[in-house]
Amino acid sequence: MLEDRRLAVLRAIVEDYVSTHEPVGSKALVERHNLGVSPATIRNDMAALEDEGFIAQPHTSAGRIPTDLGYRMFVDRLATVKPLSSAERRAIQTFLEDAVDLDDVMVRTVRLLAQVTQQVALVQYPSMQRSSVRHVELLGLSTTRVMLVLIADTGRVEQRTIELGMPISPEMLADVRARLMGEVSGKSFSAVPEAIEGFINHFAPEARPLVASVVAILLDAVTERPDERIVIGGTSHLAGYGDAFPLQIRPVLEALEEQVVLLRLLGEATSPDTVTVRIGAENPVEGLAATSLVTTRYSRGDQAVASLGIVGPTRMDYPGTIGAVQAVAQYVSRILDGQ
Amino acid sequence: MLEDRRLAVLRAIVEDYVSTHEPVGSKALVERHNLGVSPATIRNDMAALEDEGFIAQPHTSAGRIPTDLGYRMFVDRLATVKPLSSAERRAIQTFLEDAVDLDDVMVRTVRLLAQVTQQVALVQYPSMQRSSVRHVELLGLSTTRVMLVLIADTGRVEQRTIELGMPISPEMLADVRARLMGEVSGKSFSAVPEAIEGFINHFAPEARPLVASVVAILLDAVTERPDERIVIGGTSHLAGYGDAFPLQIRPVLEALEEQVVLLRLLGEATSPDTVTVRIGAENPVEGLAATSLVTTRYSRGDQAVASLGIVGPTRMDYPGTIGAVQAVAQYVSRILDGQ
DNA sequence: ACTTGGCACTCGTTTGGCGTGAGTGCCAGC
DNA sequence: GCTGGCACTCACGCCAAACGAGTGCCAAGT
Repeated sequence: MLEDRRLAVLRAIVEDYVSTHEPVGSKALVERHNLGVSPATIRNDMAALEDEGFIAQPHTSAGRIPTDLGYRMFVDRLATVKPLSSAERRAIQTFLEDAVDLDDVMVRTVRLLAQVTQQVALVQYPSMQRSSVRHVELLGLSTTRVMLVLIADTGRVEQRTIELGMPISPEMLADVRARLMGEVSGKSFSAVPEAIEGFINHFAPEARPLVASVVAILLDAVTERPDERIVIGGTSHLAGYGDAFPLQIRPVLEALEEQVVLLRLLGEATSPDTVTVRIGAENPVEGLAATSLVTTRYSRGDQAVASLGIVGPTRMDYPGTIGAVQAVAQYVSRILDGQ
Repeated sequence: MLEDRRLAVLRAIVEDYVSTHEPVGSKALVERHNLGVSPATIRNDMAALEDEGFIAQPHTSAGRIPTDLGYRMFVDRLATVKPLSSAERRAIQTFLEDAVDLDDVMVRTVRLLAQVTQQVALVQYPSMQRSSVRHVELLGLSTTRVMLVLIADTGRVEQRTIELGMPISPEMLADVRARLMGEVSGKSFSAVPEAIEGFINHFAPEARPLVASVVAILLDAVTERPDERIVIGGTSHLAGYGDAFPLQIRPVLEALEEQVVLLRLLGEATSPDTVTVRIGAENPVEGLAATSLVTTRYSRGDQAVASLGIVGPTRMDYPGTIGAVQAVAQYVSRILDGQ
């Protein structure tokens, strides 16, 4: 089939370009892949592929390189996910199992992902919105200052200090703490605001200002910046793409420092079992126009809690990367379940 | 004085090179600084400075650039710390005051430092070793699993889950918690191991395995990886040093990913009121041989708790950077005191 | 209707030579 | 000890030529 061969040519171009980082010409193509036809034929196909926008030539007398659209086609129709070797899987599992707490899981995951994919890795902390309250603690720091500690079932901990402006007795503190615990324990974070509506009415009028402060901080903690943390790793992989690097690192590094931007990017990966691939300019962030994102969600139990993924140059090994991201997400989910 | 002028020349060379990033010649030097002598005289001085190892020429027909030794001399004897403008100081203060918790303080500090110095900023979390226990909490997650939460007076929180292997009653848990609290509350972390030595003997023999598990985890939390966290920011500043960049970013990014290495570097900054400057190859880490580190300690109360600083190319504005690092450390200390 | 070999053409890259100028080192004179 | 003068050195920029990888197109073959 004509169509079939054309796609085979596109696949060959993508694979060659990804491994050599150099524009690939018709002759090299027939030599490295047994396509069974002559360079001239390939040239015709290439011309057609170029017309359709899948490949382009950097200058007249050079070979072709895939366009964003070409990679898109490759990912959607030509690539088959490359699963990790069992040795790799084992290594991942044991490495993650040694984590002592949530922070440690996050740090280990990001390292792992960066190491396996040889790209910059991003891991989002489990969302507070989708998790529920495991424990609320109120600690008196002094007579007028209190610390609120909020522990989610994902293991995430939030803390806030509260300046009350007036003294509070230990008994009072214990009382507030106990009742608060009764109201919100086990509730999902998003349900907390509703749960503590009217909470202050249970207290004597003179105590209400105190309680109001506490409630305000609690609300702040559950709603204000619920997903804010992202761990990044493997940034050094940005530097070494070939000797000359068409990939400008500056804008990428800048984008990576914008937590808000990253959160939006990670947030857009939707279904938990699918890996989302965003290629080059498909990407809404300017600084990342020359990079691709491979992201997916991980879960705890049957709840998708947050996303993780990698960012790298558009010319990356998609099959391998997708496989790795998928596998890591799987293992993280498993580990979180166990905790 | 001959000696005096030579040093003035060195200072001028450093200043010019830092601002232009180009080798500076004798003629340009007399034009930009009013040294009151002719280029030929400067040339003699330069030759002498070169003999002494303070400056070097990249190639025969070029101007001079300072060597590491030259910068060293500049920093030690020629530079006067450039204090921040009062507007800057105010901005720092208000920005830090808005922090809601320790994590937030760290993140804000690192951003601030990166922004003010236009370099890569490093901030170490307050050391657990030097801080003391504000609170210990034991939460039953299930009948056989417990979470230990440890809160330091610096605001830092450590958490660990414990698989007991046998069920524990809520009363028992509360009892252990209360007694533990009695033993370690207010103690410095380094004193905790001693304080809970023999702790399990206060319990009935059949309860001891449970208590032993808890104690083991607590010991692990206070001793195991006490200073492990460092926040990094402003890495994008690495990219844009001039158009052509003699500074290889790859090794720097790699070094920045090695927490252990960074901790060693930050740890070596000694006294709290001094800013330590390590220039180029003085630096024990290979990847950072082309960079300088400007670090200092910050404190909480009168206790130095951790370090912060920046890393940038050897050709940096030392007076300004030193001033900024010093000021930020001061303000962080002040904020921590208030919490 | 495809495929193929041939061939002219394009254009980025490399190579080598040359001129320019910034900057130096040295020296003789003040 | 400072200064002006002078010869010398090289990195850099420029230009032209040679090179060659790769293309597009065409006419012939299957």
